[in-house]
Amino acid sequence: MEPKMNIPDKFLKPYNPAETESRVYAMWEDSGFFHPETCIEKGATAEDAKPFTIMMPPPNVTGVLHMGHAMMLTVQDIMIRHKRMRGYRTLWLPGTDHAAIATQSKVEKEILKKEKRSRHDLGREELLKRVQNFAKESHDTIVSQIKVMGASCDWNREAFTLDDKRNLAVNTMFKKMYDDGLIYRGNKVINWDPKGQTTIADDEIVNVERDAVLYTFKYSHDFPIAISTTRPETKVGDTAVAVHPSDERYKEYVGKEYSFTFCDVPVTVKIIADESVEKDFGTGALGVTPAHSMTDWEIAERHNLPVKQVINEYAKMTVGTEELLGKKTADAREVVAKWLREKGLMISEENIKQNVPTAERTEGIIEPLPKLQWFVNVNKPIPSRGGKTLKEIMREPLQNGKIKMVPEYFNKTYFNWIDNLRDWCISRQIWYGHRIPVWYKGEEIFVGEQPPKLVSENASADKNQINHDHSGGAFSDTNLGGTWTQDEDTLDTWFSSGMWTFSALGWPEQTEDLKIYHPTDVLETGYEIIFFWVARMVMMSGYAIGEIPFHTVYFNGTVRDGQGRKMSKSLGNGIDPLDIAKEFGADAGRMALVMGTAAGTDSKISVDKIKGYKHFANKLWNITRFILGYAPEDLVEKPEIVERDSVLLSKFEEVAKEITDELDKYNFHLAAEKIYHYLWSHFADIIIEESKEVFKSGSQTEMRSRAYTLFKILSESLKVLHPFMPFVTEEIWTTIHPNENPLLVQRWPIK
RNA sequence: GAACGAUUAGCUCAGUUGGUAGAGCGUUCCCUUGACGUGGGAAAGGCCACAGGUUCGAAUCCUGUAUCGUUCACCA
Repeated sequence: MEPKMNIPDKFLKPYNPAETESRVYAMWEDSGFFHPETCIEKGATAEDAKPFTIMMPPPNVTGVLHMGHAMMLTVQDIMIRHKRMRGYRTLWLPGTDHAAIATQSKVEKEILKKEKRSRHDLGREELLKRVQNFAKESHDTIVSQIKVMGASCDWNREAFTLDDKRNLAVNTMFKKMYDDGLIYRGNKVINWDPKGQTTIADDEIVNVERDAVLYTFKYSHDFPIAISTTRPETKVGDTAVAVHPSDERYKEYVGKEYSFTFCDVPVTVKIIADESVEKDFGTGALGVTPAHSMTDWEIAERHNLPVKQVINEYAKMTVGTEELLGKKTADAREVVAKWLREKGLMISEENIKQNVPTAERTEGIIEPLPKLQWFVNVNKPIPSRGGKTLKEIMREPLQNGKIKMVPEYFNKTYFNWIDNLRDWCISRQIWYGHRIPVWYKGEEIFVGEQPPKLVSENASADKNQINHDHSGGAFSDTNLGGTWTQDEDTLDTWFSSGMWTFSALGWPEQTEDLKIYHPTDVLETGYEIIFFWVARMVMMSGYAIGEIPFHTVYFNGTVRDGQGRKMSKSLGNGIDPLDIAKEFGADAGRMALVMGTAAGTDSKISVDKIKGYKHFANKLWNITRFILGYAPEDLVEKPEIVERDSVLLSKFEEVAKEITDELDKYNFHLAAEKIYHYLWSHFADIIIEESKEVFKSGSQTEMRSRAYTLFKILSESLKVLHPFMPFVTEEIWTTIHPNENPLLVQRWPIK
C-alpha cells in the first residue's frame, strides 16, 4: 500500500501550539458547548443527564495568573472534560474574588508610591473608584489567562464576589445570622494590624521568628513576685499577676492586691490563680495584660479583671510621662527596660527566639487591642438547624462521610482546627468590600438586606457589575428628621467567599440553577486554604440552605520550582504559565503540572519537564501524520478485522478502562501517565512500527484491517487524552473527523 | 510543644486490598535518508531512611528512632 498524498499541509510541519490553541479555544466558545444547556439543546448531553458541577475557586483580582492557578485550572478542566464526555450535564462556573484587603492594600501601595498620598488623603469614594478600576483591569487580564489555559468553563454564568447579586446574598446572610443571634457586636481583644489599620482574623496571621529579649524583673521593690516578659512596655497595662493554683511558692499571695508606680504609671495588680499558667516557664508567674494579649484577655474574663488599654491603633503608648507617652512600642520597650535597670528591679535579660505575629498582607506586627467589632458565634445552638452550632455544622458532614476529602488525611487537620476555633471576627476597617449592612441612628440599629427606607433608590444607582459602589454612608431620613449612618466597616473577604457555592448559583433567589447544580460535586483547591475557605463554605452552606456545599474536596499540592522552593516574586524563580503556553503550549504545561502529582502532594516543575510534553504533543502529531498516510477515509464499512488487530483493539479497551478507573479515583497523575505510555511506548513504538511491515508486505485484508485499526485507536485515544491535552487532541480530531461535533463533546470510549 | 505528611535509581516522582522493584529526565553505547532527531534500540544505576515486630512472604501492615517538610498552638 502506498501512502496517500492527501495529508493536510499543517501535518508536514511540527505541531505549532501557539498557532493552534487560541483558534481552537475560540471555536469551542463559539460552539456553545461550555454551556450545559446548549449541550442539551444540541443533543450532546441527554436531557435527563446527571449533573456534575464544579465552582471555580475565584482567583483574586489582584494580579495575574500564576502556576498555582494553572494547576487548579488544569485539574478542574480534566474533571470537567472527562465528565462532559461521559455524558454528564456538566457545569463549571467561573468567577473572580474581590479579595478585599489584598486588593485594597495593593492599590494603596501603588498610590502611595506614585502620588505620595494615603487613602485618607483620597477619601473613601475616590479610593474605591481607584480600587474598582484596578479590579476591572485585573479581572479582564485574569479571564483572558484562564482561557489561555484551555479552561472549558461556562462564561455565561461568570460571577464576582462583589457584584450586585453577591452583595444581596451577603447582606441576606448577614441579616439571617444576626436575627439568629449568630452575629453579634462585641468589645474584645482582636488582632490589630497597625500598618493596615484594620483588624484581621486569626488565620490571616503569619508567625515570623525573630530575636527577642526575655526580661525578668519585679514591678517594684515591695512586690513579692518576679515576672518575665518580652514586652515590658505592656506591663503598665497589667491588672493582675497569675500563678498556677498548685504553685506552693506563691500560694500565700493569691487574692492580695498591690499598688505601685511602674515607670511613672500607677499600676494596681491582683494576684490570682489560674490553671493556664505554666509553673515551669520563667518565674512561674504571669503578668496579666488584658488589653494587649489574647490569652490574658481570656484570663481576665474568667477572673473579672479590669481592662486597661495603654497602646493605641498606631502602636503607640497612651499612658505615662513624656518619657513613654506617644512612643512606639519598640522604643517604649527600651525606655521601660532602662528604667528597670536603673531602679535595680531587673533580674535578668535573656536572648531568645520568639515568634512574632505579623499580618499576612501588610507584614505589620500585630498589636492585640480591645475593639468593638462584629463576630460570628461558632458555639451557639441554632434552633432552625436542630440546635446545632456552626462548629457542629462544619464538623458533621466530614465525620459522617457526606463530604470526602482527597487525600483523606486532611480530615484530621480539619477537625484539629475546628476544635481550636474561636468566634470569627468578620469586620474589617477597610473600604473595599461588602460594607456591613448595619445602620445607626442615635441608639437605634437597623440591620437589613437593603438600607433603611428612602435610601434604597440612592444605593442602587450604580448598576455596573464590577464597579459596584458601596460608598454611600449617611442618608437623611426626612420623614423622621434623623440620619441613618451606615457602619463604616466592611466584611472579611472570606464571608462572601464562604457563600460561593450557592451565591454564585443565585441564592437567595430560589433559582433553577440552585436546584439543579447544588450541592456541587467537587471542590478542587489548594490545601493552604482548607480553613479560610473550605470550612467556611461547609459552615455557610449548611447554615443557610441546610446542604453540604460539595460532595468531594480534592486538594492539589503547591507547585514548586526545580529545587523545591515555593515560587515567589522575590526569589524570581516563578514560571509564568503564560510564557509556558506561548513557548511550549498550554497542553504541555498542563501535562507537566499533572504528571507525578498525587493529591495533596507538592510537586516540582521545570522547563525540562514541560519541554518533554511538548515533544509528546508533537509525537501525537506525527502519529497522526503517519496514519493519515494510510487513512481509511474511504473505509466507510468496517473491514474484516484480522486476529492480531482485534488483539490490539481490545488491548486499547483495557487501557482505556484502566485510565477511566484512575480518573474516577481522582488519580489524575496515573491516568495521564497511562495514556502517555500507551501512546508513546505501545501505539507508536510497537503498533506503528509493525504496521510499516504490514503495509509493505501484508495481504490486502491485513492492510485494510490494520488501516482501520490504526485510525480507530487514534480516534479513541484522542478522546482519552483530551481532558489532559485538549488543544492538540481537538485540532487533530476536527481534522480527521471534519463532519462531527468537536472532540469536546464526543462520547468517552468507556461507559 | 502538638497534629499531619514525607524519606524508593544521580534528579523528579509512581508503586491503591502484602507476592521476585517502576517511569520520565540525566548518563553511556549503538541504530535510523519516509510519521517524528521533538526519533528508535540497549545498558549502567536501588539492603525501598534506620531498628524491631506481624506474616510462608513487607517498599507496602504495626511499634519505635532519625532527618526533612507543612500546619496549628504558642512561653507570658
